[in-house]
Order: sequence, then structure tokens, then C-alpha cells
Amino acid sequence: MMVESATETIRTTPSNQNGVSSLSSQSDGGGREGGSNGDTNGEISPVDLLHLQQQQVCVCMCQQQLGNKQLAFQQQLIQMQQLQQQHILNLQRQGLVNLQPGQGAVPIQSLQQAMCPTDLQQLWKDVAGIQSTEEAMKHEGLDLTTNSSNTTSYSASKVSPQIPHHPLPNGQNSVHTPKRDSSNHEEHTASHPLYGHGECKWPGCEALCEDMGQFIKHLNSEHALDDRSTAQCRVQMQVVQQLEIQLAKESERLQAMMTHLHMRPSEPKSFNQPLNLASSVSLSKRESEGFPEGLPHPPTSAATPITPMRQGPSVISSSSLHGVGPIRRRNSDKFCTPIASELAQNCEFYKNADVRPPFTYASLIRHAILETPDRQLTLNEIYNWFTRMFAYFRRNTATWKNAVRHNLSLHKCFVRVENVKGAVWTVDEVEYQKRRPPKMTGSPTLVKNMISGLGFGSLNASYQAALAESSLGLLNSPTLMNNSTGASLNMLHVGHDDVSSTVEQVNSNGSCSPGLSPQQYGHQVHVKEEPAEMEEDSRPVSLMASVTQNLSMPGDERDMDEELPTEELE
DNA sequence: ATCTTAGTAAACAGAG
DNA sequence: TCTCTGTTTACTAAGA
Repeated sequence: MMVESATETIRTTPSNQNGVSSLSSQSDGGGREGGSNGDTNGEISPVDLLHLQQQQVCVCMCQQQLGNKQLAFQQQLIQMQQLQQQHILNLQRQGLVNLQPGQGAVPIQSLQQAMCPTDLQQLWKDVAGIQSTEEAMKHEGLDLTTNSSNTTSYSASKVSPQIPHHPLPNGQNSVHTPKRDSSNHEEHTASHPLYGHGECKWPGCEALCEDMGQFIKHLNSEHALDDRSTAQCRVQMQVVQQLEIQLAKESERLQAMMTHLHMRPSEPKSFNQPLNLASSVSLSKRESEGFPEGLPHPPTSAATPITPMRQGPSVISSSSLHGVGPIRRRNSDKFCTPIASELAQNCEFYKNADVRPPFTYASLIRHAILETPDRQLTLNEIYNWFTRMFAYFRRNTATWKNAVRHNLSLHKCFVRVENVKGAVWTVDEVEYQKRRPPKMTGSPTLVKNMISGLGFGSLNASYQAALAESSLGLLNSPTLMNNSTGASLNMLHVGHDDVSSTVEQVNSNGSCSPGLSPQQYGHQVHVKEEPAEMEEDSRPVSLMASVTQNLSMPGDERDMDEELPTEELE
């Protein structure tokens, strides 16, 4: 017990790179990686590079086969991948990654066989464009090539970072109308993926840079190769992968919904097609690259997902981003992110990504309890819910289980009740609402940061544009709106009223019953007396609904419960 | 600077 | 004895 706690402490030390890279390095169900994957220094192997390169080319391939409706999606993915590769390029440039000349050629050659001539033409145009761009960059004192012996094959791995794939306001992208002569290099450099609106777009950095030169200096000085940048890069890669997973699932769900409703999408399977195609291309390779067994392999070619737009910032909060260290002031409480909708929309994300959920233990426990039909859970069932719902909680067991028990005991809102099957825990909604802090006044900067996150705001807009472009009337459906702008607006304007604003929502199984009073459960054995509480919040207590997402929990022997429908909770 | 809240660690006790 | 459950205390950190 003590030993386990000690190891957990070590692992959750912020400097521990495993906490960041665990998603890709997780090799066993327990997630007790010990750095044996050679990944602990944040290095990105040539295999990773090839993987990314392959992804990039797959995107190009798919784009040729897609209609315009998928372009926005694909282009957003390209942007994300550019960001990844930009980071990797930095690593390469600084000698962290040594790509052997022969290695880079392999996927290109194989892809040559798979691509039609026009695809290849486009690809090599891109390659040529980037080469010219690199030359132009050199003239600015930026040597992007560390290995001059690497010609086309190596350059191919660097295709995307310098290609300005910024979406146009209409959702189109300049990727297919490249002007890649050196005379345009200013245009290219002026649209650096990490630079926009006079700000550095590096995750978590909003440094003001008057011009590109200043930005480049800033980039090289503040975001040079170090542990932090490397970790951020890896996290960003994981984020993208998870977003791709999410999109694939949401697209599949959409197809099923539309099929069920006898709606005929303008291009059947238009969403999944590229995903499957790309996945099939690179799946086997990624399997060999250490993608965890339990994790679904992210589709290589995917577009901006729905839910993580809103959820992105919360996931990528400083703490949860790295999945390490204590998280204070989770925004479920601070920003009143509706935990139910958040979990309902991103349950797969939290299930698969080793990302700490941006909720307090108390809110998670409450959610777990309230989503059960009888609104009561044993401690073990609460444990099970945590491990089922969050990959993060499949490890650090000593830490979070203790925290769960601690919260159950500490908070008056959790009431222990003896019933026939032993002690169960229930939620006293009145007490829970009492303990919630006052309404958030809404710091513009804070809210802005939450929404923008790692540039998800633009992705979100593009995604909506793409949806609109796809003539998907579903965009106006509450679900989708909640996933995108609607959710953001909710976050902006609802604040703590999220409780009352969603209270009327009914879950799919119709259980919109209010939170039952603890007295409704058998005879109460013990009610804790919580120390001094702020009673200033006299708002009427809202009725609560709940969300249940049954998630398989590999590696855990505990019960796999029924799959329950979802409903809004807060 | 102070207070509140949350997360973590740990000690301890009781029950099975 | 061991494990699980539950309680409590202490400490730290973040945010207001």
C-alpha cells in the first residue's frame, strides 16, 4: 500500500514524461509503464515521423476522393498534423530526432503505388513547395534542414509544417491552390500555423508578436526543444489522435441516426469513408508503433470532431493536459461545465485517453451516483464507475480511491445509507448545491482561454461550416449545437445556472426524476456533519438527471454494468 | 495576505 | 492477518 502510493507520487510528478506520453506508451492494461518503451525522454522516433508522414499523405489521398463537404474536415486535420510535424521538425532541427535517409523514403514509395498520378503530382507539388519554402526560410536565418543529404524523401516528412493550410472563411483551404514559388514565401511565412492575430498560438502561449520575425524569435526562444515543449508536442499529438477517434465515433453515430431516421445524407458514408480508408492504410504500422492494445487506433484521416471543441480546453487544462499532479478548481465547478453532457459527449475520449477528467472528485462521485437508477452506489461501484469511465483512473488507484473515500466522508452531500446490500452512498442534492461556490462572474480572459484552448475555436467554426456545407440540417439540433457553439455559449452565459438550465432535460430512459432525498433510501445509519459551510447560495435546488455511459474496462475485474442512456445532469 | 476549496497522503479503526 | 471501508488530520496548491 505504501509502496504503491510512493510510486504513484513519483509517476504523477510533473516532470515525469510518462504522464504525458502514457497514452501512446501504454502497453499494458494497468498502465504501469516504467519508461521501458524508450519514450521517456520525449523523443520522437523516426517511426513516429513516418507515421505522421503517412498520415499526411493519406490525407492527401483521401482529399482527392472526397467531395467538398469533407474538405473542411480534412483540412482541419491537416492543420493539426502540421502542428504536430512542426513540433517534430523542431526536434529534428535540433538533433533530437535523427531520421535516416532511407527511412523516409519507404512510405512514400509504398504510397506511390497506391496513389494515382494526380495524387502524386499534388503531393510532390507540396514537397516542392516546402522545399522552396525552406530555402526561403534559410534566407531568413532559419535552417530547417538538419540533414542535407535527405532530399525528397526526407522533405516529404516535412511537407505540411510549412504549407499554409489555413482555412478560408468559406471553409475552403488554400491547400489545393498552392503557390509555391519563392516569391510567395512571405505569404507562407506570414501564415505560420502557430502564429495568428499577432499572437503565438503555441498551446498555452499567447505571447504577442508584432510580426513574423518577432514570432520566429519568440518561437525559437520560448518554444525551443526542452522538456516542456516536447511534452506539449506529445500531448498535442495525443489530443489530435483522440479528436480523430471522437470524430470517427460521432460520424458513425450520425450515420446510424440518419439511417434510423430515414434521412438520406447527401453523400452516404461520406464521413466514414476517408476515415476507414486512411485507417486501413496505416493501422498495421501504428500497431507496430506501440499504440496501446486497449486504445482504438485513431483514424489517420479525420476532421475536426464535434465535442472536443468545447471540451478541449477543459481537457487541456494545465493539469489534465499532462495527466499529472493535483488539479485544483476543476472547471466543472468553476465554469460549471455540465459534467453530464461533457461526459456524454466525450465519454469515449475519457475512456481511452489517459487524461484526467476536468471535474472534481465530488462532482464525479455525485454524477456516478445520480446516474444509477436508484441513485445509490456502493464504494466499490463508485470505484468501478471511475475506472469504467476514465482511463486515467485505471491507474493511480491508490491515489484516487483514497480521494474518493476522502470526499465521500468529507462532504456532507454524500450520505452513507445502509440498505439490504450493505452500505451505499447517496447524494443529498440540497447539500451538494449548498457547497457549490457562487456564480462565476466570467473573466473574459479566462472564458476566452477556455473556449479558444489550443485553437479549437477556429476548428469549431470550421467544423460548423463544414456541417452547414454538408447540408446537414442536424446542425441545428440541440445535440450538435450543444456540442459546438451552443456549448460554448452556454459556458459563457450560463455559469452556475447550468444546473437549472439543464434540469428540465430528460434522459433517454425517461428518468428525469429529481435527486432523491437520502431519506428515501432505507434507514440512514450515519450522516456526516460537514464543517462550516457557505450558505450564501440560496438558489432553489434543481432537479437532477444523470448520464450513464457504460464503458468496458479492460484490465479491471470489476463488474461490467448495464449500459445506461444519458441525460443531462447539471 | 488571507481564506476557501480541492487534491493528496497517511494514520487509524472497525468489519468481514 | 489481510483487505476493504470509512473517518480524520495534515499539508499543499490554486483561486478568489
